This record gives sequence, C-alpha cells and structure tokens, in this order.
Amino acid sequence: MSHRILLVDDEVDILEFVRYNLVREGYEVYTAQNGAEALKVAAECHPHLILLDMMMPVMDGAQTCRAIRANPELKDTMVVFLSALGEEEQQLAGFGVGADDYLTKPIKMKLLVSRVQAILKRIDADPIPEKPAPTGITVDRERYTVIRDGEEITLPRKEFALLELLYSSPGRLIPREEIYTKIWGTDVVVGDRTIDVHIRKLRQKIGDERIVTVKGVGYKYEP
Amino acid sequence: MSHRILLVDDEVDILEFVRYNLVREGYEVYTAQNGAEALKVAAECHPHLILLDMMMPVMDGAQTCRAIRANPELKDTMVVFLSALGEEEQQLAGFGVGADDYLTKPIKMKLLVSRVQAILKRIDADPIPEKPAPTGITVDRERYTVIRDGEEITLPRKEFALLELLYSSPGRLIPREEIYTKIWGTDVVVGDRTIDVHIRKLRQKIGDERIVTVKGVGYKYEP
DNA sequence: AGAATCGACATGAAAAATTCAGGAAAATAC
DNA sequence: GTATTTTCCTGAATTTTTCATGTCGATTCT
Repeated sequence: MSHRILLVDDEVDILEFVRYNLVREGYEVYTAQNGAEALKVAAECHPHLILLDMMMPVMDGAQTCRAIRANPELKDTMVVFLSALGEEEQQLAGFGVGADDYLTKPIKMKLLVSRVQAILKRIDADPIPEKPAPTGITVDRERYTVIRDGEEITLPRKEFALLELLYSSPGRLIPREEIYTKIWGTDVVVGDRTIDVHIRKLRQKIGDERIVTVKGVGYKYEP
Repeated sequence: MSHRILLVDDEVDILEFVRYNLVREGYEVYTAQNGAEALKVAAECHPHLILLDMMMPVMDGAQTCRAIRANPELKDTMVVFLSALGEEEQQLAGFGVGADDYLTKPIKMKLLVSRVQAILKRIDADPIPEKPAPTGITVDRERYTVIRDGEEITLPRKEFALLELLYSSPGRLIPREEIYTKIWGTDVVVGDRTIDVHIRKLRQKIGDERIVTVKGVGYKYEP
C-alpha cells in the first residue's frame, strides 16, 4: 500500500520539487501552502506523514503542528519539520510541539527520501505483529553474513553475491546466463563450471536443500 | 525484558500507590517529585515510558514534557499525562507539547495498567534497539581515547578516525572503498595497503578479536 | 527394450590469482 | 628530535578458477 504524505510549504518551487521526487518514489503526495490549508487537507486525507515547513506566513509550522497534535484523529500521523539550517531554537520548538523528526534546508532529496522511508517503516512496523522470514536463513547485507540455525556465517565476496542474487527473489528461477552477467559482468570471461563450484560452496554452507538446480536453465532459491 | 517507567507526581501518596501497582505488574519503576528531578532521572535511566502529572509546582507537566521532547536521547520515550478530570484545556495542551496519551485522575489502577501495557507494546513493535551498544570498549570522541579493560589508550588521528568509523556501526561491514573515502576523502591518494597497516595498529591496541576482516570487501567491528 | 551416447551438472583436487598480515623502513608531521 | 603516516616487500591464507572425472537422466540407436 502506498503511503500518503502531506507536504506543507509556502514556496511553490520547493513544493513542486519535493513533490516530484516523492511521487517518483511511489508515494501519494498532497500539498498545502499554509497551515490552515494543511489542517483541512490533513483532516480529509489522513496522511501517514506530514512534512511541515517551519517558516510560513500567518500560521507557522509550530502552530500548525500543535493544531495537528490536538486532533485525535491524526494522532498516528508523523510530523517532520523542515527549516533553514542552524535555527536551533526552532528545532527545539519543533520537538516541543510534538514533531517526530527534523530536516534542514536546503533540502537534499536523497536524505529526505531516506528519512521519509525510515519513518514510514516505523509506522508500518507498529500495528503489525508480523514476524516473517520463515526461510530458515537470514541474509544480512549490512554484516555480509548469513544466519542459519542461529549461527552467523560470513561469506566471501562472490559467494555472498551469488546468494544474494538467488535469495533476493525466492522461488524464482535464475538462468545461468543471468547469474553470469550479474556477478561477473559482460567483459570478464570465466569457464562454465565456475558457477557450479560456487553453488556447491554455498550449499555446503547454508544447507543443500535450499538451492534447487533446474537442468539446462539455472538455479533457484527455495525458502 | 522489563520496561522502565518513570513516574512523576508531587503527591507522595499517589506516587507510592501507582508505583506499588506497576511494580506488581513487573515493571521497573523510577519516581520523581518534580519536573527538574524527572529530567535528571530520565536522562539516567532512559525510561520507555514517562507518566507525568500535569499539575505540579514550579515546573508543570507541559514544561517538563517540552524539555523531554527537546532531548533527542529520549525521543523514543513515550509520555503520558495524568491530570484531574475535565481539564480539557490541559488535555489539549498535553498533546500540544508532544504527549502520547492521556489519563485522568482519579486514577483507576486497572485502566492505567492496561493503557500502560498497550503503549509499551507499541514500543516493542518498533524496531528500536535497546539503548547504546555495550561493546567491550568505550570510545571517547573528545579525547581521542579508548578505554579497554579500564585502561585508557590514546590513539593518533587516523587510527582514531578508523576506529570511530568502524565502531559507530557495530557489526556492519564497512567496505574498503567507504573507509577510504570517509577517512582520506576523494582527492587524497594513498596506496592500497595503507588501510591494512592502520587496521593492524588498531588491533594491537584494542585487541585482535574485535576487528573482523572480510576478504575482498572490507572490515567490521564486532562487539 | 536394452545399450550406447550425450548433455548438463556435481564433485574432488589442485592450480592460479587475490588479498591480507607482518616486518621494516622511508616520508611526513609535530 | 620523536611520533605518526605511508610505502614496499615477503609469505601465508583465502578465494576464485580450472580441470579431470563421476553421476544422472534423456535421447538415440539397434
């Protein structure tokens, strides 16, 4: 499900710039140019997240946030402030009125998007008591490790790349050709058996049964 | 794991009454009798939840909450207000300064306990890892110093930078590439083996076992 | 049908290539 | 001057690749 984001800023340029980028990330984006409008839109669309400029004429960010926080219907909505760099006071004020996070202008789109993602992830994690991953193993890209039966195994480069490739689309059959180009690229030349050998090493480490061979085509990871 | 709750009220009777009931439920309960004390205790014990009386002399609940919200270390802490019935204004004010929930006096213990449980459950669902990370060594950014087995070791600049980089995300594998750009930047050119040498020095000083090398990729700090 | 054949992969062993640790010394900073 | 940072070289360890051989099933031949 796509998340709804309400973007509030009085400068149309910024509004459009940020909107464009968020839409491209797949979010449903609403906009408002002042606090009053923001409240109205928020009441209607129940956004998951509100990005709120601090400096606005008439009703500034803090006031707006307070008003948002006063509305119990919006209590699950996250509020993130935007403000010019260095306005420490405002930053504090922001948290004071219940902001959940804080971003400084000038806005770095990449940063904003990743923060937004992080925050929305937290929302998702909340009501869902989920505990997925019945896959037997866990692949941890950050640590470069695989956890199997509680044991942490660190894999060397090629092995990890291969596992990640297979693991990232569980159940899907990956043709040898694809493995080849994705791991070795188009300009490196290695013999035919090389893939087999790496597959074998992987099987030794994460368990035989998880990687299935489809003769004449390729391999797939079975959860 | 038991949750930590900080209880703030100026009336000792209430304090003891609520404390007794929460402890019986298995929570770790801290208390404070005014806002200032609350802030101090909160900073120390990092409570999961703060139960905050609105009506207190000197520094009232709203002020205290604002101060709590201003402390980034406590951003994951939930704040619940307690106040006499019917004080609608206060209620609004409570949310205005970032409260997460609201309870009215006179306190019905059953209700309070169930609300507390509900709130703490929400915290657990969040992917918030416990406090900092207990990692065997302590890194002191101010003094360029590392404390290991009670001994204080001063590191030179590059070594410290390297350690800090690894240490700041324990467990995460830092690719050589990243180490390179984060410590030397993009415009300085140093040989390939330079990183290795610094890693070795670090290992000599803080202990071999803590820095793990992943061949062909990089290094990581293991707590 | 049964035997021979063949394609495609598995496997074990081992060569080849990388990649690091360690020691020492040169270059640089302080 | 000493302390720190960097380079360089050697040897060891690990990873990556190759190679020869074995297995299994499907196809073909007789």
